[in-house]
Amino acid sequence: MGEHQRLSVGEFARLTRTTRDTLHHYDSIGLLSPADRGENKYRYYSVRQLAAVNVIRIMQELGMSLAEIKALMERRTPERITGVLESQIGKIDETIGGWVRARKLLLTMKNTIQSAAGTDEGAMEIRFLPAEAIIRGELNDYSGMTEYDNLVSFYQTMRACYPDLDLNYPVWGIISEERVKRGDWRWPDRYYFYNPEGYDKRPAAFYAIGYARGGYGQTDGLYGRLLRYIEENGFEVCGDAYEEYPLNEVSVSDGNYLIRLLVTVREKKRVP
Amino acid sequence: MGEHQRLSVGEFARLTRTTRDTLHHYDSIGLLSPADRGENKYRYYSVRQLAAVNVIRIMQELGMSLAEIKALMERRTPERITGVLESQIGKIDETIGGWVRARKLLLTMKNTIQSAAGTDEGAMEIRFLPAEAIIRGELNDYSGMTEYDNLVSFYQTMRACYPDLDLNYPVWGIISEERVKRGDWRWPDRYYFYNPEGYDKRPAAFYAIGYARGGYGQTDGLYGRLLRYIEENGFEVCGDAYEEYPLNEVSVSDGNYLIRLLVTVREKKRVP
DNA sequence: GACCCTCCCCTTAGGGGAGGGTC
DNA sequence: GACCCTCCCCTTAGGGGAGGGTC
Repeated sequence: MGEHQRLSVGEFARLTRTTRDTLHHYDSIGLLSPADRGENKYRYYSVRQLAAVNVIRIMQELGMSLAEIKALMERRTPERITGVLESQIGKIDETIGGWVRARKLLLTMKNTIQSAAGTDEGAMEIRFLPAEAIIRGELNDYSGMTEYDNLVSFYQTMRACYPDLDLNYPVWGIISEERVKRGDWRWPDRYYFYNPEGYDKRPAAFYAIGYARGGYGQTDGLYGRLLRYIEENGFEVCGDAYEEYPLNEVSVSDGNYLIRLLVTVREKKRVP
Repeated sequence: MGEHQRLSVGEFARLTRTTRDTLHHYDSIGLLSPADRGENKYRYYSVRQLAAVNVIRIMQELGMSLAEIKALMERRTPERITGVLESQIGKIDETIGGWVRARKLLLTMKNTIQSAAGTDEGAMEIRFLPAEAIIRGELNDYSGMTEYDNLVSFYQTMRACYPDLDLNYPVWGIISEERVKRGDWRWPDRYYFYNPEGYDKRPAAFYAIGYARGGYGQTDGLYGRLLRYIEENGFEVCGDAYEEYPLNEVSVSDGNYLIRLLVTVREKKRVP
């Protein structure tokens, strides 16, 4: 051994976990050229060049183009490099924050879909549910605005209030106690979505819960059935209704969604 | 108002924070086509399609190609979707871990460079330094192996022992107490690098610290000066020497690096 | 046989127009 | 004027060979 003080492209690629092609490319654009060339035109790298590859790849992962990295490396000074490192550390922090938010969203989506797994469509029940953090929109306005207009306006408001929430949570509707009692459940009074950072709550309470299959807004039969069930079991409506689509266009392609309806209830006082 | 229940490409692009071009592209490859087309061939999207864009973009950020996303969405079922979500959450965790490691590296690099800022080349000092976590290689073997061979072998060992440490820290050399005393400081006895996860330590001790400018291995004059300084100040060598290049090819382009030499010392017992 | 060279074409996810029609 | 259409060419960071030489 002892003789080869220089690394061939292949050896260098293995040590840096890149490929020959990548190193060729770096050479061809003048970003990182081998320390030496053999008489046979072979590329020979020095061990000290290993560090350079790491710098290149980190900068690249942080969104710098090879051209920018080249420009930086050609005019590098300790000051410029520490400046770039500092701003890149800031970018990493933002990146990590973004992934943490994305993780929360995926987890919420997964929990939502799984909460619907194995539900028996016809089944109804009355259950106590703990409070759950939600983000709620303003009261909808149906005087001259369609449901679409309201939904668009809800999205716009959310964009404005939570600029970081660039990833959207599935959005559902609240029907107020008063309109549930009136039998007027065509349109939601507000939109909402589950979000761990929400200030609002779906309150801790007893809920009558029922399921149905269908498209958006096709909840008519379900409301009737659930209200009868509430009545028959000696309960009464005492709060808002929450209309959710745990299986929606995200996970179902034929439009046959799963609707879940939660109505806030309490036990009727027995008249002796 | 009220009339436009459909969103044009422009409106839809704004709400989803994409561009017209992107939506055109999605349409042309059949990934996401507008819910409706006007007689004028204009694309009209429904509000419910907003969620689909988010799903696409998250999957995309997680490394799925548009073709894969299309294949998934065409055959989506709650089970397949939760499966993908679950594995993507796992991927996010890995991604975050990777960024946390990259952050540590950049911070170490920044601190290293800044530790050299404003050092007076000629200056020497004796200072107590606290212990610092390092990762140390095996003893080098110079019987038939060059320094290059040893460094390559060090890199390979590190790759094998710390597969997660795909980003490399700047590597420096330790010269053993015995060899410092013998005046034989041509080659390092071991390689090492600073790393918060290292099990080894550069021990808490008094260090004589000196600086010089030059290329790799050009430390001859510096050793001599620093040893004299130690002697003159009533100290003596009592441990290993650490040879570092806080300003190396990463931040300096002309090869005129900054060398820092740390020699473990203690006060000489005064003979009365 | 395993490795290296140069040269040339291909890919993904769009962006930039040109030329023309619509609100 | 602001917005929409289709069609066609361009880009970044390499990967895949072809045809030929070297360890």
